[in-house]
Amino acid sequence: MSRSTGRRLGRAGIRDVAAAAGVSITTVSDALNGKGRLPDATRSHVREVADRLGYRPSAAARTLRTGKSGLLGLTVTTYGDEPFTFTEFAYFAEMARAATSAALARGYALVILPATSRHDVWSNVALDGTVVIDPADGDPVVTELVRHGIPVVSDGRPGGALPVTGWVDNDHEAAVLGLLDHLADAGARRIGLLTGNTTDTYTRLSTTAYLHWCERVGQDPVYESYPAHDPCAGAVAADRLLARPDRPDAVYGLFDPNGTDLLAAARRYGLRVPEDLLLVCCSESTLYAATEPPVTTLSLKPRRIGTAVVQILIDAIEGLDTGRPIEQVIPTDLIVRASSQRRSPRTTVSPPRGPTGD
Amino acid sequence: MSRSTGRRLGRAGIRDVAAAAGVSITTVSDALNGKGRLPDATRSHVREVADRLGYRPSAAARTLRTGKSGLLGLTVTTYGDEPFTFTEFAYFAEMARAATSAALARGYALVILPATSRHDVWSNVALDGTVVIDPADGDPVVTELVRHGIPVVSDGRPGGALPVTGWVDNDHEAAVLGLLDHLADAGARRIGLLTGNTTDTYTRLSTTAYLHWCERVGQDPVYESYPAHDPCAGAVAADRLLARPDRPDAVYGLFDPNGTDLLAAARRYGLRVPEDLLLVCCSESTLYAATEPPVTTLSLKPRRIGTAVVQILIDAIEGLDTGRPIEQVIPTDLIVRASSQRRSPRTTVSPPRGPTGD
DNA sequence: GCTTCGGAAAGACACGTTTCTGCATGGTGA
DNA sequence: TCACCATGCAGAAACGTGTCTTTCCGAAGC
Repeated sequence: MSRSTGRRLGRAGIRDVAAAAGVSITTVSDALNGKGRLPDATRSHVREVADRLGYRPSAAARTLRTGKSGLLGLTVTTYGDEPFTFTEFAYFAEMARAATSAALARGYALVILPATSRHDVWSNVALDGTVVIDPADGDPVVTELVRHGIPVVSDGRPGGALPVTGWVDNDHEAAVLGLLDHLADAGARRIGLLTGNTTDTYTRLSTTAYLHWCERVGQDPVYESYPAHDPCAGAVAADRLLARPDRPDAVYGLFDPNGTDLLAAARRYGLRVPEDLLLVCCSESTLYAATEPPVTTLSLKPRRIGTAVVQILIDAIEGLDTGRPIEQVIPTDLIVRASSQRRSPRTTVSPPRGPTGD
Repeated sequence: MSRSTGRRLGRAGIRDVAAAAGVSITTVSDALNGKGRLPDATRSHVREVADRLGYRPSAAARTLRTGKSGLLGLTVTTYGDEPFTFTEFAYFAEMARAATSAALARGYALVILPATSRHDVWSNVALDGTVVIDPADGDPVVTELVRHGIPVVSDGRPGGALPVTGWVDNDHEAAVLGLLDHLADAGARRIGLLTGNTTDTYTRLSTTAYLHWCERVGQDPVYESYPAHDPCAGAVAADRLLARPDRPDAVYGLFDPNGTDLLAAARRYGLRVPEDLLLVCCSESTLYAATEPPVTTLSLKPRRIGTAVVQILIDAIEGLDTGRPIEQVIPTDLIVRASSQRRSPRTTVSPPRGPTGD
């Protein structure tokens, strides 16, 4: 059987296009990729024939030949056994969405990969680079990746001297300090903290910033920590915090659900917000604009982070040395609502939520 | 220069392993993949050498040879220009998470792809199959995929005779009818609907079910429709609905943010929920358990849908004919809270939210 | 008139696997 | 002893591209 007829099953290959157009494989490749020196007549002719045959170049063959796959890994390594926690916190969803957008705009696609270094999945996909969200100290996945020469850019400062290509992060210390000052300005005398017991940099930096602030203003730290990946533990810890003899009159919750957890706990203890208890939590959810009362939130700007991470990563992959810094600090945004304002200017009517912007 | 020394740059290939272990390439491949007939001694020896060299098989080469990439596309084609709407609705985040989990458990990874058929991205990745969320009628992306012989399984019944491999969906008619009956049982005399003006099957089926119900019970339909992808339009439409002369005394909102939109609108008009206005919205967000009052939600069970979609797709890819049906209907779940109960049994204390389960 | 030069296209190889086929070898039954 | 089979392994052909090198041919330069 001849080659051209034998290839009838399956998609058309570059050979079929060459044969149909009456040119060589080289010419087809050059015509479609805009390389080589060909007259426009040949170029358009080849393109027309390729379109007619429904020709799609094999991504696998191209990857094998060029060494570039156009795929970026996306993984989050913290918070338990689940492969990722997209839904747990709106932060991840927002960040992943922005990262995907930015990648697509530059011709790359994102592959969602598990935190565990299950070889069969990680090695079954050719990656040009990887985005790692919140790597733990000395993360094995990251070290293995860089050992194989794959660029890695992390969301969150890498701990434990991880040799990543770059990172993007907020200034968590500054954010927490500013937020605590805001609460103190609103009249808080004893500020409590709801935090996590994991070792990621976000939790660690935020907690130490809180302790530093307490030391500076001479307040005894009042905090409860719990495993952040357990959906129930947050509610329990919130309750514990408000049940203490040295009950705080203001609380900052590090994680997204803490706001509702604390609101519920306050209701149980008959504490009015913000009269008896000031409240702030770190969240990207717009629903906190509609709670009763609306809760002041700290936004980490995940959209900007996701975009920046991908830009840095692709720049590194393509070897182009833009002026863009390899390490970027994104400012946070404190969205002040009724829950952290003693003399609340408006408690009855809240305007419909506007466009999120950014 | 000799081959083995020349390959020092870049990762070790299968040839290097073969040379180092003193066997042939075939033996290495067979040993690592558990194929062929080799004594255990050779097998373990080869594996040990491969580990020592840090050998990772090239995914591109394997894909080229076997025709299987282990990659599944994930795309959502509706709701505007943004490549996807992961964050807009918790539904997508949950569904994507479940799909990713299920895929990883079977050795596949998910690639997030845009709704537009931008060739450069779609054709740059070798897909074994694709999951499509909410395809529009006659979706060009889907038709092109199946034309190239790539299995497609959709979340949501495909409209316009799309030749997909299979689909998973809820019984939206039954869900809406049951929900409206629930509101009527709670004392609603005139039920309104907040819906979208897009053509996806979810919106269409839900809306027609509402109209059928109205016809059955002899109520004039009262509804407002708006572009669901616009974050502000929902709030505006909610306001419009409650401003009508034939103001409903109960409302069902088809989309996730409708609950808070309607709560805010009700507050503006001085309507008490549930006393003056019964409320239900379709959402997966647990935050509706903590609003004031808590809002009754209809869950579409995105976790189960995401899992089922991936199972069907991978079964089709691997050609194994399990007894699993190719078209599955997942039951919905009405989570009744205070907003839809006139004689509310508990309005003051709401227990801390439990594990989401499923 | 012969060489040179440059444009246009073809040939051939390499990317790194998987896998089909085939060659030894040693043991076994007739 | 010979045919036969199971075992253990090696050779080599694909898979479908991109790209380097080479060839061909007409026109211009000396």
